[in-house]
Amino acid sequence: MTIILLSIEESKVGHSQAAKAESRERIIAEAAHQIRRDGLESVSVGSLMKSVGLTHGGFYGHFDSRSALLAEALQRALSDGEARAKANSGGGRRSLAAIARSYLSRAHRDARESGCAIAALASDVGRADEAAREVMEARVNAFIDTVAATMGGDDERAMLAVSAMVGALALARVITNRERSDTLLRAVRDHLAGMEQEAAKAQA
Amino acid sequence: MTIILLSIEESKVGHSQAAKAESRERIIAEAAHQIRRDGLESVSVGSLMKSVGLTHGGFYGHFDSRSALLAEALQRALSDGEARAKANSGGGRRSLAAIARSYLSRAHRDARESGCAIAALASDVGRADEAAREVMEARVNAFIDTVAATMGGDDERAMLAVSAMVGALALARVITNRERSDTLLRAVRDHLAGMEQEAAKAQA
DNA sequence: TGTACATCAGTGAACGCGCGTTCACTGATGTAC
DNA sequence: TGTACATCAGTGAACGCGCGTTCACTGATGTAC
Repeated sequence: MTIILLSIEESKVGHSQAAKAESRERIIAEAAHQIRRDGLESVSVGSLMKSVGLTHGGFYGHFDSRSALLAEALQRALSDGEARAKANSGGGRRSLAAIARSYLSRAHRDARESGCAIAALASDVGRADEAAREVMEARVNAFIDTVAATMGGDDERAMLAVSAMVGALALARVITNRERSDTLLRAVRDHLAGMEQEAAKAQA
Repeated sequence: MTIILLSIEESKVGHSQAAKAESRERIIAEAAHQIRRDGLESVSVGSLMKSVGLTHGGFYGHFDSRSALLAEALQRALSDGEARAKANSGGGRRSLAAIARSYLSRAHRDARESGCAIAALASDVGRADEAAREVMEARVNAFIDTVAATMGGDDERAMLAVSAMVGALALARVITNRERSDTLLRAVRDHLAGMEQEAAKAQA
């Protein structure tokens, strides 16, 4: 499924093969943003193609159906979020405190469309078909593993931390009172940092 | 906004005033279930009225618009969940461990339509209009208060606990592997119980 | 290198469908006498 | 208590609209010579 984009810069806005690959890429990227901003069901073929600068008819040259695109967009949204997290870590393994600091930042709360798809779509995917749930499940497990690695492999403690981060981010987006929302983020951030220290003590 | 239902038992399936109040009640109750099962946007006027045993045209005798009904259904879904939690507590104040035991039960995970609307709809409401977010916000704050009361009024610790419970329930519904989902619920439940004991120690 | 042709990415009209909403109507309810 | 009439909860046809999808077409791209 890897798509190699050759010399996109050189491709004109026309009908070349490179342009097609680029179009497909932009459709998926745009859809991955839209589902995080407005939900899985918010994507319509017409408006999606328009926002990519194309007309609706061309959509079916790229995807079999709207729901096939949605499946790819969900995958993309999830790996976007993961890529973003990895970029924040600068490559090395981070502490839970560092993970929580960026995950539970105001910037992340206010950037649904480019942030973690788990928090943005957990409720939605919880009621989606099995295929969609499996896709997100894999990312949830990966997230738990990453967090567990910061706490000596304590999987169950990591489950608490991940649940708290996902829940707090989702709730922070519900709360209209900004101060209250900020407080929620900070409280969960601080308590997770404390928990990490306890885990370190318990191990020593 | 209180509706007094007089002698519903006596009302025939007809056109009486009592029957109208009963119809309205059933529409809201059914919508409150549907939004938790299938999301805020899943409710259509036609299918909703059909599932209540009426025809679509009658809907507008009860509500100004679909979105007005949705607003009431969200309120109802949220208070349903709260009422259910209160019923579980048997009236008295419960420990956090007891709250977590029922909130993070497999039964609750598997009963989206009658369970906590916060977990069922957090992602959805996070992207909804301000009115909807305010409605859920009030319930989130009430939940935090209830949990804080079990831990000597420690609001911030309660924020962690509530975030973890809401997140864990939403994630448990995403995870298709039942054992893994059960483990997640149990892990978060156990760690919250442990946290409560620490809070008690810290206070003593 | 230049020309002729096949390919195919993207266009836009058209489709059938389900949606939210309106409205003239029906007939049971409830009231006035 | 019984009758005549007004009310109004619920019906179902009809509406305009946006949706996902199809398809004949266009014209730039890429290839064969």
